[in-house]
Amino acid sequence: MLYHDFLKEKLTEFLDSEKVTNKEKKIESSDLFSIEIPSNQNFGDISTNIAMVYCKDFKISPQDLAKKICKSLKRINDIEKLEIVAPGFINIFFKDIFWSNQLEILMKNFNNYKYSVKKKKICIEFVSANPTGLMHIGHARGAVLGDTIASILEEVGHEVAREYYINDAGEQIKKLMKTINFYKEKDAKSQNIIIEQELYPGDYLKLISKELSKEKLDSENNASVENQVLDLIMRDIKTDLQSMKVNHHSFISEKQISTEKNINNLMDELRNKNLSYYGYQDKPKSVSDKNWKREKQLLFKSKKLGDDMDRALLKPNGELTYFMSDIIYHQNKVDRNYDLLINIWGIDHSGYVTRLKNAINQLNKNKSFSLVVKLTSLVNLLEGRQAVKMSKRSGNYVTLRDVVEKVGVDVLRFMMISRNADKKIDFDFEIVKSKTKDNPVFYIQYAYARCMSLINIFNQTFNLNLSNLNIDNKKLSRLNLVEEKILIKKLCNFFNIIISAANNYEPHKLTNYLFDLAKDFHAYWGVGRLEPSKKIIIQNDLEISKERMILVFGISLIIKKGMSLLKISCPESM
RNA sequence: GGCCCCGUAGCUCAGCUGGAUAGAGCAACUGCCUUCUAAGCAGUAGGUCGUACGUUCGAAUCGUACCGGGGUCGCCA
Repeated sequence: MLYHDFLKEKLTEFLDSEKVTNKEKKIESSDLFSIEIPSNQNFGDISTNIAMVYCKDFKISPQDLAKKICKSLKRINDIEKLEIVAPGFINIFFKDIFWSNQLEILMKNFNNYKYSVKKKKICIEFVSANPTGLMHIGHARGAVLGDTIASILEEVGHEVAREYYINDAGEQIKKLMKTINFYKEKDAKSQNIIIEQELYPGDYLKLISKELSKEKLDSENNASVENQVLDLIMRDIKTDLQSMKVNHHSFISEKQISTEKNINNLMDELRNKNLSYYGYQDKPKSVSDKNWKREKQLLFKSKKLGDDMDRALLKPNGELTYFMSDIIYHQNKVDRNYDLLINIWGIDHSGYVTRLKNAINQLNKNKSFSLVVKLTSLVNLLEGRQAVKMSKRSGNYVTLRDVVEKVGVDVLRFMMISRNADKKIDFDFEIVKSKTKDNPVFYIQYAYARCMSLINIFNQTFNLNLSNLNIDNKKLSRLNLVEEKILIKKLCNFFNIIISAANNYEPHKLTNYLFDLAKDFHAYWGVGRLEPSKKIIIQNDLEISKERMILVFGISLIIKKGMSLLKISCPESM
């Protein structure tokens, strides 16, 4: 077992055995205490706060509990030294052989490691860009984040469905068709362009209108023209998603899901649960203009659930609001019996979260599921620290395909997830294209390429094939350098990082880990330059070279595995 | 004005499910290319963790208030 699972088991055993003797106290989850590699080496190889966490349950001081625990841990052979430090930390020092064994264990179990995670059925909805134009860099953030979260959740064993909700109904589609029709007629009569406020700007829709097939236009069947337009735009969106290696399992159409039956069912449910009524909305605080009219419409009783006001379900003319159709969609997801629904939304939808959660929770009080909304902050495009100029008014913004073409998918993906979703990203073309340490993608890829280079040199020097060596039966005993121990610990921590990234829906934990690992590896490489005895490949010492190469091989495996979860390439040489 | 997010080194950020002396990268300064890829390594310097109270054995982390920055606030999505 790897150290974390091993110690967790031992410590939980201790707690369980004490539970029998201390009947009055029931000890619950074993996830409350930490098992971590401290940054300060004086605090041991591994440190735990278990005594401080459980001392109250045992009704003794943390130090006394720590003594009891240490007594039980002493039976473990590989432990060299145990220290109790105020106010109650237990610091564990292992013999060197323990870490060598850990590396062996890691290598043997690498491809079939079992995450101790309770399997869930999860639906993650992301991108869901409106089919009214091409995607931009903001969409890319949600796309890559959602895609990567999904991959990580799958990695730890969950069942994940990736969905795209197509908003192919409502006002913006009317506006879209108005724009298309404008270009159509304009072409026919070859009139001068009159910029209308009610149209989508930009050249893109002009091009789409030209692509429309003659037959359908001639038929003058509005519905079929609309479908054709939507198909053309979705085709482009899907192409862009593919260029980023973003995959969805299903595309759910708002039009198709908002059937009369679904609408009526929902309205019945809302009425039966006393969640809706026909009434008048309060005048919104931000509204100052004269166009505001008091009109009767179907409202959701969200005010009593902590919202500012009751929210509209139907427009006064009876059409669905976006809120209503979103409830229908989310109810549909709930009815498909997911344990967890994840939505990736842009930060501009933040005000909408409470509303939707209220509605869905009220409608499904008897069901156990959770809805998590992850909001992504803005992405600023920079060119050498200067903001890239974008004109929203003209519709001529930097499209996602421009960005992919300019920097490539690897860098784009990495940058989009390398920091917490709630932080803004400065996406600087100059940095992102650089091939230096400024650019973390290259730094990690370079580490991998160095590993590969070492493997080649090793094979040539000793006329062997590292990948054919019987690593499973190799006993490691000479990996005693500080740098080697640091690397082994880091490698053994890989699966914990994945679990943490999965539980928190935070892929940046993985990108940070990979960067740190690359850094530690480059440092390891560097010591060989200062002291020839610390080189990885020693010409006249096959045994130590082999052991060090097994470590290098392990590093390369972890980097490759991590990068493949992120869908970022690892070139063999650079 | 209401609600949401952010405030950690000069800059960009980790750390936030409470733990020990708060960490990286960039920028600055100093070393290392007869080399296992210098696309790299080693070192120096840099901090009232926005402010103030509170909870606790212990707070960057939790709570409250305030300050500063951003987002959002019809029936758009």
